[in-house]
Amino acid sequence: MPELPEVETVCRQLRQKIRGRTILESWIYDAKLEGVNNIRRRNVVDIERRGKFIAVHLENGLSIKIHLRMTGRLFWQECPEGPKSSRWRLTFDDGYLFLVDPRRFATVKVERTEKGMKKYDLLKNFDERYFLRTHAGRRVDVKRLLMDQRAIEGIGNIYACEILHASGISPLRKTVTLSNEEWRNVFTIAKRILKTGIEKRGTSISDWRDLYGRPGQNQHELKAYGREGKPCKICGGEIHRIKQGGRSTFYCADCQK
DNA sequence: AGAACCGCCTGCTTGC
DNA sequence: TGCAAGCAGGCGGTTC
Repeated sequence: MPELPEVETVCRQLRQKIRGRTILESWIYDAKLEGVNNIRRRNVVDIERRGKFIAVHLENGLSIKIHLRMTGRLFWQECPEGPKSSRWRLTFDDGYLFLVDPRRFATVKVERTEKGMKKYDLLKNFDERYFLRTHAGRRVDVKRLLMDQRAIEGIGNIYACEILHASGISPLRKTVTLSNEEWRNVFTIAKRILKTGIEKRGTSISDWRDLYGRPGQNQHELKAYGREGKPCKICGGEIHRIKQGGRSTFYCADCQK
């Protein structure tokens, strides 16, 4: 599923491909996406990642905000015929941008371009002190807090598991039990893991592909997620799978305390 | 107020 | 073999 590294990957590719170009046509295949109007003949000023959102800034002070949710992908191709499960298509003078989404969870909205930047993104201007002041005292499982977009933007299930595994912290710990030092260690490790994810162009364990349909390479870096019953790559213990809030968590009970 | 739960969706896997 | 049930999960809305 697209998380921060996957969204960043596609944003960088989009910036290369459509910045400064004009949207010639917008075509909606899925009625759920109706309301994507007022973008025809508009020039693309820039592309920006905001958490897991892709913001395509237009010249008229509006932005297209895309959220890929679970199975959404953006594809560039020169052929006007979209792949299976195409939901939306933008036409440019040298090709087409498709939103492909089998599960139909992805959302597209046109709204006023946001000014300023939130301080919840670990790879932008993350405000550690604000985080510790606002969220560190909560009584929610630490893994669920890592995935709470109001606290930290961009982390989903896969990277939350990887970050906690590398940090040696049990996903079941309550947020309030972590010391500031432990939190700072989590931030440092999280930044490293997310940056690696971007360098590897994302994690393609199921159906993630980049703008040109190529799989990423970060799945080879995973040490916890999807490794139920296999030995922990840090201590040799066994990776367990549990449910937290309806989502699978993979962790090592021996070295994650 | 904060934490937990539910519904949205479809393709793939599992089980009889 | 074929069909149905089970499962996957981000997020907004609702409930506890």
